[in-house]
Amino acid sequence: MRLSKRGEYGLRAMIMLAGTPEKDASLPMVQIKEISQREQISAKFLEQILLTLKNAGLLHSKMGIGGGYYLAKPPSEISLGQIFRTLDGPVAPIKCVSQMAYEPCGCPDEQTCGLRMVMGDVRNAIANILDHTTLADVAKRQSDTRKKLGIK
Amino acid sequence: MRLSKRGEYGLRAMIMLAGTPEKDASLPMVQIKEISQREQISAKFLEQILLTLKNAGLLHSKMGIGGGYYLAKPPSEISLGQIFRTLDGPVAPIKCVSQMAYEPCGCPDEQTCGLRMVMGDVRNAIANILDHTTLADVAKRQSDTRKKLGIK
DNA sequence: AAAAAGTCTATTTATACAATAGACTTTATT
DNA sequence: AATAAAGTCTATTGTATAAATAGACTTTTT
Repeated sequence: MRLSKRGEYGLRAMIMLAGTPEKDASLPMVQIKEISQREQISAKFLEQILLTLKNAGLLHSKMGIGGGYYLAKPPSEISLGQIFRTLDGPVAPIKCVSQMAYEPCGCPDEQTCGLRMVMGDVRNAIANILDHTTLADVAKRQSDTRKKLGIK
Repeated sequence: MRLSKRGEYGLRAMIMLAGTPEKDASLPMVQIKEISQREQISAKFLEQILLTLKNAGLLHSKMGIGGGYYLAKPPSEISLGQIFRTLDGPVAPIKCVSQMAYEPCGCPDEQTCGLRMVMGDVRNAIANILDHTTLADVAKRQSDTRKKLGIK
């Protein structure tokens, strides 16, 4: 049940953006280069990922000097599910239980297929977490943990 | 978060084995050929999968005429998690949250990594379902559904 | 001895993931 | 106007994994 590198890097970048405080009442803009260095990711690969996220409407960007990326919406309105699906596709382990991209699988009878029932549960469990966790939730959880540990 | 074909076929086969009633007080033995036909799976591919499951101690087999495969333990003692891990590897979406196969991922600080926290939740949600669902549970659910629908 | 089953390992093919490359566009600054 | 610093876009390559196929071998029953 692996998360791809694209998904991992994209989620990391978005989480980082959500945790970047606004400077001087301006937008919290971050460059590809900065993210790739902080997270140890190939800049070229990240570029593609952020572009995809931009085209999906989750990021905005500004070209030219002083430009960079910033969240298209407040962190509380961007769920991890949106990011995940944009980069990794459907959450469902098997197509016949996908809500966003249903396709029949090969079983003789979907209604009574035991595998389908269980995988439906798995899909729902994953989707519940990813769709109900926003970037704001993650940022808060991180800072709460830091506080609790007395770090930084 | 896809389930591989190996995983899918293996799970289907095991579920089928769990639903096969014993005939004449003998072991409920089923041949590769029969499973592959009923489930529309390449016999050669299934062969590998069942062998893997056998080597993992989940299936037993008998060679020669009248032979075939049968569950190594009662259906109530085989969880879907065991089958899944045997065929598809760790449940965790990211290595650093795997209980069975931990490996550090690249984040600067694991303790405060937001992605890791969420993926830990996802791992637990999936593992809870797969590890607490046995083949007997699946068989029961299937037959209950059939009964409710008045099928067969 | 023959037939019907599983065993084992190697090889091939297909697909998807990960990464790299390079030419192009926009914007700010000088 | 020129230059530099950013993002844009698409194509290509490399690599790993998944999926499938192949074939020679072993065991068991009749």
